[in-house]
Amino acid sequence: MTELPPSTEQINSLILLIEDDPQIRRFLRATLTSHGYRLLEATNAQDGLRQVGSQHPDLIILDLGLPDLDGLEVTQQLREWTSTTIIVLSVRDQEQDKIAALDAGADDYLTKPFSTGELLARLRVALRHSRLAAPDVEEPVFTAGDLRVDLAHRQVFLKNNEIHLTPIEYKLLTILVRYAGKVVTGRQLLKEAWGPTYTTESHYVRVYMGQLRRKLETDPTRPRYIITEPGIGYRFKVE
Amino acid sequence: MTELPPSTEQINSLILLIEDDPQIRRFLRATLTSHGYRLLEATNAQDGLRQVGSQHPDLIILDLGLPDLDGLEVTQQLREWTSTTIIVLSVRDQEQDKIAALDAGADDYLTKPFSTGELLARLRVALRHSRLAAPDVEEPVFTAGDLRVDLAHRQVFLKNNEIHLTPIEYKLLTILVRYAGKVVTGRQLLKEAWGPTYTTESHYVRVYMGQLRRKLETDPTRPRYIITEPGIGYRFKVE
DNA sequence: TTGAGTTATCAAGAAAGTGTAAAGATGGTT
DNA sequence: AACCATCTTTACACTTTCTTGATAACTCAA
Repeated sequence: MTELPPSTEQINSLILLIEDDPQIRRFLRATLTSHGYRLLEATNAQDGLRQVGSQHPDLIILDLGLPDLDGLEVTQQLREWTSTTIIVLSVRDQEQDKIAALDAGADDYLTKPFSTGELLARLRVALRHSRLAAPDVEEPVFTAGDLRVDLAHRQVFLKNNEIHLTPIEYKLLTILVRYAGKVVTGRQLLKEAWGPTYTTESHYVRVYMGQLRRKLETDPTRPRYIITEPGIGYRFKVE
Repeated sequence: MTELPPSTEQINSLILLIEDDPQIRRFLRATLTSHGYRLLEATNAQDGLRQVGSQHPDLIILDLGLPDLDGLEVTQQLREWTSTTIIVLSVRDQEQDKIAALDAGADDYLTKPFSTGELLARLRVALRHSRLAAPDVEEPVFTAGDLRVDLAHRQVFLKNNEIHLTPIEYKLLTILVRYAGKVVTGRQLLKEAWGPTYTTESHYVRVYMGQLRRKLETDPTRPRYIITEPGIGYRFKVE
């Protein structure tokens, strides 16, 4: 096998392996470390997600069949705040599974059993990309006034005090923040937070915007962050 | 997670297909164009390389088995000056071929016969990447005198002070601005802002033009921006 | 100058949209 | 089974926007 010599960026690349099968884990550990990669390991989705947030790996190898959470779900959750390369491993060779994973945000998909050489080659491709694409190692944290939204850790702070938000509250806030400064229609919020079948339940949005304001605004009747655009929707205000 | 806004870049993406087999070419032509991609075709490496230089496609689908030049060679030549995504198609399923192609600079590798759905999914992955890498596009902002209309943020400023407009007011202003310098008839304004069933209510337009002037003009009786063209309609004045 | 048709202004009532509290429903946990 | 957090649903008060009619001002041609 004519492998290329480990290049300098490979040597320093940090890879997170999320895989529950001890045998595959052992095998990949040997392969990857012997090729000069630094390795982190997680045996379940929960721990994997946590480590992505805390360790910031350069690349994620994700087994689709984890015990605690579906791999698709993991991919989607990651893609809400990071664009770190995800290579999916799976025993499923069905076209539908591949398409679903790739469209959920995965960057590559390999079917088990895979060839080691191909995995390493695809790893090199991915790392080549991420080096070109991301010279900035900026933390995905959104800040505005006293408010801080840490997308990686799913935490919201107001003057350094953590604010607890329910899943829907948080989801709505991240949507507003993603379009910061722009108006988001109630319809769009419903579609993104509840799904496309809820687009008529416009009162949901009002209830939750009220709750968000109660938690985030000093004076909910005179909001600084979440501005209503009557007849249109809501906007996260930026200076 | 719901998908991001229907990516206009996908619809308009230009793909160069370098493939000598007429049958596969015909098949891919049908598949790709029916999915909204714009397509260029080359039947040999020579022509393919030429077209990359002259047409600047967003993505290249490259058959490895071309008559005049080896696909590896093509990849290497391209990588000397461009980082345009290359997806390789090949009948060769050998690990060595894949590794060689990927290390030569290809971004993905599919073995014939490949599944259409997977190809399309991997296409979406590649285009997603190139979109992230692309620099931000300028947001559309209309300016005239002290007035600034920020279409992307749905905001209107007068000497840097934000002016609040109701939905209809804003709608009418954007119509006028869209036809800046040209006369827009009352009928047309009614049709665009209220809908085709209101085209007789010419009264509405007068009321709202008055409101707009009150908000935007320093002296509403001597308008600088919104000019009445008696007997015809209104015109947004440009110098 | 006069008068008919068009345009501008104003303000009140109607309609639509929004904010808020709180009760009921749901689902998971102990 | 009782608890808890969260989500859903309802009801009502409130705000903003839209519609409408009355009236004044203007334009242009006879």
